[in-house]
Amino acid sequence: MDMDTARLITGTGRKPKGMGPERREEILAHALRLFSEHGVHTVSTRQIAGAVGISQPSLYAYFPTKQALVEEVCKRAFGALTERMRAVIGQASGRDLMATMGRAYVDFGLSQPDAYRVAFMIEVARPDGGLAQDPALMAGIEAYLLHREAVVKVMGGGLSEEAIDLLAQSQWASLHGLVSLLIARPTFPWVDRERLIEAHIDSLLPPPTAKPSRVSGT
Amino acid sequence: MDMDTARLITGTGRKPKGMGPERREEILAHALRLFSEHGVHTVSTRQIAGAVGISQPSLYAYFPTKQALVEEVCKRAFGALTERMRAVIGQASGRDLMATMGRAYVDFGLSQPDAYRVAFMIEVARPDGGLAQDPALMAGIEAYLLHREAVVKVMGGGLSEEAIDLLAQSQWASLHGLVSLLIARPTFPWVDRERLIEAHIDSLLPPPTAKPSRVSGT
Amino acid sequence: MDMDTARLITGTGRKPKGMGPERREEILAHALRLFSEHGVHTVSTRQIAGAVGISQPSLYAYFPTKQALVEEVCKRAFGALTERMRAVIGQASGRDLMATMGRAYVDFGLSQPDAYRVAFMIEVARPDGGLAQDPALMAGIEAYLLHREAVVKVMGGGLSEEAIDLLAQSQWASLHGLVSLLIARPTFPWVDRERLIEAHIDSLLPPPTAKPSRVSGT
Amino acid sequence: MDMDTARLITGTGRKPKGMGPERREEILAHALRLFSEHGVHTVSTRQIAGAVGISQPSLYAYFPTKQALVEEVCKRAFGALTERMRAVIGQASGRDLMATMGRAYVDFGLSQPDAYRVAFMIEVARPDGGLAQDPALMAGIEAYLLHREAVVKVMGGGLSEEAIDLLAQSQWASLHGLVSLLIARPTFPWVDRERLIEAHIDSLLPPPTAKPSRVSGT
DNA sequence: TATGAATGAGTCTTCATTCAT
DNA sequence: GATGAATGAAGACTCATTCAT
Repeated sequence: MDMDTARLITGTGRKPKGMGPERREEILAHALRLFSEHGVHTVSTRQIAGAVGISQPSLYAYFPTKQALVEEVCKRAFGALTERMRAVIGQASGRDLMATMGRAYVDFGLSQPDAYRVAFMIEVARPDGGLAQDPALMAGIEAYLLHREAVVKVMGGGLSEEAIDLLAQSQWASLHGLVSLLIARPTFPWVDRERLIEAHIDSLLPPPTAKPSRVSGT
Repeated sequence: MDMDTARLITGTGRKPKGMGPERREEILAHALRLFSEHGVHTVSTRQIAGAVGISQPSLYAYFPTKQALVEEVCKRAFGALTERMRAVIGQASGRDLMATMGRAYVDFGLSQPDAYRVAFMIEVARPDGGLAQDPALMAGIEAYLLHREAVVKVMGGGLSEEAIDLLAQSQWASLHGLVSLLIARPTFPWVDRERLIEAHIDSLLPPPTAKPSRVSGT
Repeated sequence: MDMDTARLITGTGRKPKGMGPERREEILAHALRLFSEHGVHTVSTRQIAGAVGISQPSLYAYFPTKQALVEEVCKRAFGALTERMRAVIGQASGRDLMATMGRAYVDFGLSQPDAYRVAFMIEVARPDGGLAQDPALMAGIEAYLLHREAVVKVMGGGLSEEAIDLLAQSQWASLHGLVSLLIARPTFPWVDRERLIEAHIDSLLPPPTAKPSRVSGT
Repeated sequence: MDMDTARLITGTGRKPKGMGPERREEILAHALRLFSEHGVHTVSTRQIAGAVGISQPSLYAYFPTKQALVEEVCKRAFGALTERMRAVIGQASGRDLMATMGRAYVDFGLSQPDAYRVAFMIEVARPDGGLAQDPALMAGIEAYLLHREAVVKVMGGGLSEEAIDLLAQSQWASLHGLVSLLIARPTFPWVDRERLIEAHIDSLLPPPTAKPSRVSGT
């Protein structure tokens, strides 16, 4: 009795829906959700397979390893953030651009905590026992460069390359701090979230140097 | 070969060294290091015991549970931070106090990345599969309150309770963002670390220029 | 030597034999035997798996927990007893019914000492450190009710509900005492087992001599 | 620094009370209680030591092994039963003696369920993997012989040796059944316990052959 | 004598992964 | 391409026991 015959007899029903690439996407989506809900370490391949509705070994048709799946999820998450940033970078200019970018960043993190958590806050595998060369942030340099670009647009040409990086990194860190804490410690007695975000974004740029009204200074 | 013979040969003897409280401290130190290097989930009690040089069950003479060990490590880490902050809060005033506090915070995080990581960045147990109610940040409220106190001292009495919290939380988030990113992604192409920190701390408070209040500025 | 090579040499292959439900039954059978031979507490899942010829984790494909396995074994044991009793309750009447039932009970216990031991004599889990609320006897109430039914048939309608229970419980206890002692202490210098059983069952009902009241009989 | 000096300095307080034999008794008493409350397998030497107020290793000064402790506890329990039976065997004669003995047996079991459980119902160690040559029941033959003696007294000389054993063993089994079930399954919907015991004991002997009422016969 | 400290062997259970079909 | 079944390795934790003091 050959394999196909056996299958016909036993009637082991396959899951006909969305094989191939769609199935892969489905897996990634469920994994993203589960990872950020319960943490990468807590979620087992069995759970992922169960959520997708396939068998555990079937995962291995799409990803050679759990680690590979995790990394792909991270890359996707970063991709989503980059996309969001790219979408807004042309929508404003001057100080407004900074506010817009900051808002986009925060909104992304809070509206997709799953993705953000996976991208920035997750303990990734550390193969050799040291700190990891985390593929996620490495891929995230692209997102950083977008942010840096926005800084250039906002600050005009008067800054050195290093000054630009300095500002961009400081701002990035500031934004990340807010988003990560809001996500990670939702039970902390935060002030009104909306006001906090607004104030935080406002503080990203120093107030316009010249007193714009009334008495002018330099 | 009976057991005694085997013991003589392999030399599996008791380890009389450092009993009692010192042993406990030793365990905590190794656990702190391992947790921050590899993550709480990845480090097993076996590994901790191995690092300390004792057997796995011996851990349980000092901590009833891995979770208890983790929590103690967290408490210590937070305690160290609070101590550091308390130490500096009286050493400066005005804007300098803010810089001093910020510097203390960042220094703590960078000089004790293990502790910081454990205290702020670690995935703690999630009881119901939801977000964790972790003892760490809850205990960390004490540290926050110290920071808030500093804000009050710096800003004087002109701010409402809410405004104080707003500023304090935004600053805290900003500091956390910098420290956590520097710790978590050391391989990112950061600008000069010292300048970045300085600039970041400087940006915590708006520049002292003109008092914008009362007299309106746009 | 890599893993594959090692596997070829040691021959650690899969064990395709008897999958699915048969495997489950096989596990139950071995567990029943081992539990009754050595006691539930003494038998480890490793031992059960070893007896069945599968790996320890494979057990968990069939039973989520050792406790679940124990409970299934108990349920089966009780089910077998109930079945046996139900089979004979219609086969006799009058005093004969009592003897038949008693005989069925004793035969069950002695011919399936494993099951009987598991059902009646085993220390089950004690949730609060107190006496156990074990699922076994609770499920065994069904068997008791069958016995009670037989008592009703035998004694006719002249007894109050309470008198019926009184008699049924006393008889049940008596039967249990014999079976459990014969099983538990086989090395005791018992008299001829067959005669003992017969006499014991005979003693369950008072001799039919004269009906002490009303109409005198033989 | 010698040992005694060290002890004086560290002040490791010994427990001065009842050393030697009293201490041994204390251990046995606590063990009996714990074993019957939680089961032999569930109670650890640590728990016993803790209950007694001594250190775990100190147990090994009195009993070479947990098993030895268990066996001693069993022997004591049987001793207590034998004592009780011996105490009542001279207090009655004829049918009353049987009732008195039965009552003593049941009372012993119910008033000292700890001892009874340990003596009769406990899973003892089965060293070779088979059914145990349980030291408890073996020691309990003495108690059986007392019961047998009572049967002789009650039934007069008209019975063969074998008939005596037959009756004695059947009765013993009957009593054991009641006691063990009452102890083991206290939550079963038993009828009034007192009536049940009385009826059960009454049924141990066949009713006096002659109709006792009204017309006397001998 | 008694103990604090320690331990090897064992408990149940879960995991990522692989095999044969 | 998919799966049911299985597994080695590891997880946290407990136990009876022993050693040096």
